Amino acid sequence: MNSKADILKTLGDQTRLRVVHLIAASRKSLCVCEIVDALKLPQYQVSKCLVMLRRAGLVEVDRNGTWGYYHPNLAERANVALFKFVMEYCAGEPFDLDVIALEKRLKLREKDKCVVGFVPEKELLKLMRKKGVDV
Amino acid sequence: MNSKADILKTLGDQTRLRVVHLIAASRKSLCVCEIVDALKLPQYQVSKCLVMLRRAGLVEVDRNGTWGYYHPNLAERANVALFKFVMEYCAGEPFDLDVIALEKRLKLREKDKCVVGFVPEKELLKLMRKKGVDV
DNA sequence: TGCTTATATGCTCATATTTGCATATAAGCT
DNA sequence: AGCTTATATGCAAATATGAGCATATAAGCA
Repeated sequence: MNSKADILKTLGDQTRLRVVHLIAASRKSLCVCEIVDALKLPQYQVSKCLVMLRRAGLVEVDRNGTWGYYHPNLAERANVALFKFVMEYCAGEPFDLDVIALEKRLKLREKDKCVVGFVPEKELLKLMRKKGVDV
Repeated sequence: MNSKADILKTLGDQTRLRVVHLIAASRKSLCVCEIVDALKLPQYQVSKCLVMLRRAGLVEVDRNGTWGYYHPNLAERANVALFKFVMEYCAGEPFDLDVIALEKRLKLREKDKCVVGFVPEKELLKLMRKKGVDV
């Protein structure tokens, strides 16, 4: 079982806090590659964060083939207050910039599903134009 | 400066979380020995926790001779939400038991000031009777 | 001055955590 | 079957942390 202190410890790391905040802030389940692109972090770092967040009971994953969609675990009742707090406490930089980057990246979705993998920032604009999405 | 993640990391330890919760839950500034007695922890552990909590900007101390009285640092605006969350999140054991033990211990105060030092649990009841405090 | 008491701190060891890289897994596609 | 892609994981080195104990500081008081 995870003690409250252990859960807070899981939040007590810049990378994990950014990931958890992004997942909490987004109203959608997020694909790993979307998180990677929004946070501009190495894929393995995000993946490891997600494992820890899952073990801490903070997020859950829906798997769809090799793709994984992460969302807050609100079945755990105590998490409701926790995510509310995280959202409030993490207002401001750099967390809000992450959300902005995510929103941009989410425009590449089709039928609200992620259809591209890792997209380096340089190519993001190109891809968006190609898709006819407003930048 | 303390990042939000660093502050959460400071909370991410059972001992520190108990200390911070006790200070947040109490409506008074707490003397170190009162915290030690309520939590039944070694004095050096509590002292070290308090240093860390102070460095994290979570608590402040008023010193009165050798005695130190700790209280939440609410001057830091973000802490208001944080303490509110901690109180809500830490409802239940063992945190509420700590508060009960503290309330008992606070009955030894005179004019709302701590007047005794470390009191091992066995002697607490004896002292209370001697003082004519209702147990 | 010297004793007691409240609190803080230095030190050491065991253990945990972080970071980065390379690689594994496993699904979809040709 | 073989290639590509999305995601996860194992490992090793560097670093950080927590527990415990002894001791320091510094104030009040005999």
